[in-house]
Amino acid sequence: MFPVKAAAELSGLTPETLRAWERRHVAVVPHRDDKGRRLYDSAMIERLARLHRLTGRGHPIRDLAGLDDAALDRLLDESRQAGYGAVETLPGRMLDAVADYRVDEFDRDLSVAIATLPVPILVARVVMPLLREVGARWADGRLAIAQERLVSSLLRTRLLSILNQHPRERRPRLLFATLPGEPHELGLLGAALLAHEADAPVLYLGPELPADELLRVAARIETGAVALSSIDPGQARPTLDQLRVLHRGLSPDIPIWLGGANARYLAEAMGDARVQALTDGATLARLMRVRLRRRGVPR
Amino acid sequence: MFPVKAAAELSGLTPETLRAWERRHVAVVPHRDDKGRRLYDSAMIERLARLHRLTGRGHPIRDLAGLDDAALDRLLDESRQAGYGAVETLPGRMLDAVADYRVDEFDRDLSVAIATLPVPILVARVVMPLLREVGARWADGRLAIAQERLVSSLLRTRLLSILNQHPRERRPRLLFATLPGEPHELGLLGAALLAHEADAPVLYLGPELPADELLRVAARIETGAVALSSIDPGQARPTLDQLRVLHRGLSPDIPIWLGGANARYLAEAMGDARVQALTDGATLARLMRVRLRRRGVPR
Amino acid sequence: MFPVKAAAELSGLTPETLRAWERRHVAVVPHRDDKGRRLYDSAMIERLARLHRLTGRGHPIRDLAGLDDAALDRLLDESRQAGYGAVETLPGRMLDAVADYRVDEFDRDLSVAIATLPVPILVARVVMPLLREVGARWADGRLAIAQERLVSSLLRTRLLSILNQHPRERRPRLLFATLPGEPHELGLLGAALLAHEADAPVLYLGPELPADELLRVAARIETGAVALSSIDPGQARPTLDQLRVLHRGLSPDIPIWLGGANARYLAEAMGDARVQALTDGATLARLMRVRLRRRGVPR
DNA sequence: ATAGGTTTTGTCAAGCTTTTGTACAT
DNA sequence: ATGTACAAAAGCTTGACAAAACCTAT
Repeated sequence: MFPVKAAAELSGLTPETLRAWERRHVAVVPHRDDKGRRLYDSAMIERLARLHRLTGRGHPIRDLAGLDDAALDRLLDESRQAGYGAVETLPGRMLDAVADYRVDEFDRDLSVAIATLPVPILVARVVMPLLREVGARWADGRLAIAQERLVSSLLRTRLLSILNQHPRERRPRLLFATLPGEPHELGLLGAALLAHEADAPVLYLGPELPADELLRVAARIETGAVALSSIDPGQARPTLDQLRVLHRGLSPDIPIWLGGANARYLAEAMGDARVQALTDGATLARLMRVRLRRRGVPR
Repeated sequence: MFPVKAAAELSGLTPETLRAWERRHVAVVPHRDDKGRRLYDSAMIERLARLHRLTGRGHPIRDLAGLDDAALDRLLDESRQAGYGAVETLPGRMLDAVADYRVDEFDRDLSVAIATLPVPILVARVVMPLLREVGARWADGRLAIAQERLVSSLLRTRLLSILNQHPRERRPRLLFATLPGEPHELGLLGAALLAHEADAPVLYLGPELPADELLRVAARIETGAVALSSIDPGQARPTLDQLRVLHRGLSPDIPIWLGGANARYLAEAMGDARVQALTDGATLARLMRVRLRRRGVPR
Repeated sequence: MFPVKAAAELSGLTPETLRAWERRHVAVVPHRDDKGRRLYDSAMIERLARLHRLTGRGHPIRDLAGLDDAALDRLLDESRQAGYGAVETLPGRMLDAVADYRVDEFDRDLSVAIATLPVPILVARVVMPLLREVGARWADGRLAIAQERLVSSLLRTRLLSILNQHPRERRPRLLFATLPGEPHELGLLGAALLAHEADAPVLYLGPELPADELLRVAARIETGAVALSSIDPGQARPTLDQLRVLHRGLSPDIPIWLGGANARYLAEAMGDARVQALTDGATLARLMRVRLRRRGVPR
């Protein structure tokens, strides 16, 4: 037996709603204790939860109140069939949601996309268009900085949760990071996702990690390659310095992969075959195949 | 024996509340030391923690105070089943969540189940019911394609992390895969889990692997058996061709196990005792016992 | 053999306390050197450490002093098993996992904790201790920057996914952010979690948001309060400037709540009752109760 | 949704005792 | 290092109060 408050929490409604539904529609009539307080049993709670779901989908309570539990179940089954919108319209819809600070909606669409789409499609058709569109809307003032931050933060969160799903790994890992001065990490995340999808063991270290810290990690765990991203053109020179530190300290059989707008410049400045620029997803895929075949376990 | 302060911390309450409950409702009456100070034993602490959980869920202390420990446990169980928790209701709840595209909820429930339940229970009470129900709902159209994908994708990532926990293995492995044209892998995953649970060394290769690729893997690592799943009736013929390739190339002492709706048809068409149809979990278990006894080393 | 000072440091106590315990309760009686100075052996240090932990958990030293080492161990065990005692070891275990880059293990423990513990307990006994311990280990070099980043990132991901669960809201929201120059957001996240738990509608905007951007957000959606966090002592002055901008631009009926190490200083410097320092979770809870009652619409 | 009325509940204070950590003087 | 001193902390009981959780009725 549950008092109103407990019943409300379990069914996701409020005590006020419970009383109102009882009085107006006789939807669920609880027992009473000796002091007149409502007491709900588990069957009633089940019924309330169902009613909650159905009202949430747009059915008015007045229509539902008269139905018995079997009829409610039938109704739930029917409304389960509703489909889901096309992928193409997704980024637009998601940004509209953010414009009104409807964070939960954005997040829901994103989780669904992550779960349903193969990673390459996800990156190409949702994540990248989203980033482009954010840039465009930000440039013409339709999107505030706060909103841009929200988008990055949500993207980051969700995409990272994919990367962190990998089980314990004994194979040498690919380290992903940006060097100090480069805060933009979404491109890096995209690359890490592609690597993860190709079944490479990824350790994602995030933005602005000093070169010596990277070396400490590489010394501590077996490392297959180090992948860096550099976009900000103003940071190309200091990044180069850090890159040299990394290059000097890193065991010579570990390649360094560079992505982002500065990649080509940095790779040429370093002038060592060990340091390669990744201009697109295909290059990354090719590099990884070599890596994984050489040292990895056959998939 | 614990003084008030310790008791309060352990149960998540405050000393004041403890004293008030004792004074007003005789909820928990501690022993006293010679100077009149309260002393709680561990049973009392347990009781306090239970009371804390239940008051947190909306039950007034006045109603709880009179109940004995068993009654409190019953109430906790009830409230767990009504809204949240109970293993039996989990698959149903999780599918409802998917039906509403509440991906997070599904994923959270799954992670918790994986982390808290022993693998056999997890497989028998959560994963398998889930797969059965997905199949049923999908077959009669209650589950949209997008939703079926959702479930597959989420299950896949989480369950694979269980399968990949057997890292270094010297015993011959059981390879799990589907042949090209057969994208449905959930049944296969279930079988792989059962094998894993029976302590067989599993190598899960995933869906749509060409026969010659399978042969390459089998040539590369010691293989105990190859388990395939085929469900789509339209793919039975091309699958048969691939199966013949596999059968021809595979060392004759490695059996081929077939699961899914097409299993019986394919096994008969092959007409070789080495190729067997697994019609249910029990058959798989039996086959594996034979396998493991014959070649395996007990862990 | 260790002199008092060393013994005190190793056991986390002070020399005065050691002497007091010896004099008053004969808790630990050290050997003496030829000059009469105290000398503790390792068994004594062990015992002192145990005593320290137990007094920290609410046991008075007077009761502990008489017990032998085995009895102390039993008591420690008991308190680890009773109630929420077990969670206390969790943060340590989780950080050990990170030290070996066992990311998945950290993440799994965290998910389980999130799913099984009441939010206040989760924040007070897991999240906050984790942050403290990260700080401590980072300070003495046991934790590399890369590892500190990993912890933040994982915590952030999981905790944000709780915050984003709320459904559509019509009530004025509480905005959570840090001002530019303050990258640490985990304390802020903890506060946001507590607010969310108290059923307040939270909009989490993340770190380093300029004051004018915050004003744009506050102008766009109905805002119940603005919660900021400032920790870095070097940033107290520039933060104050930003805070003034915010204070000037914000509608006068919207309070500003400050958390973190600089909170008190900033609140005093502003000298307006509208700007309040939140020194702990309890203050936050109280402020929110007032807020929600005055302007909020019950769900 | 709000208003008005009742009961329950967590918390705080006052007044008192005991214990404990630290500070000071020897 | 020892012994004394003292203020803060923690314990107990009784009493009180404001918030919360209920209810009904408008």
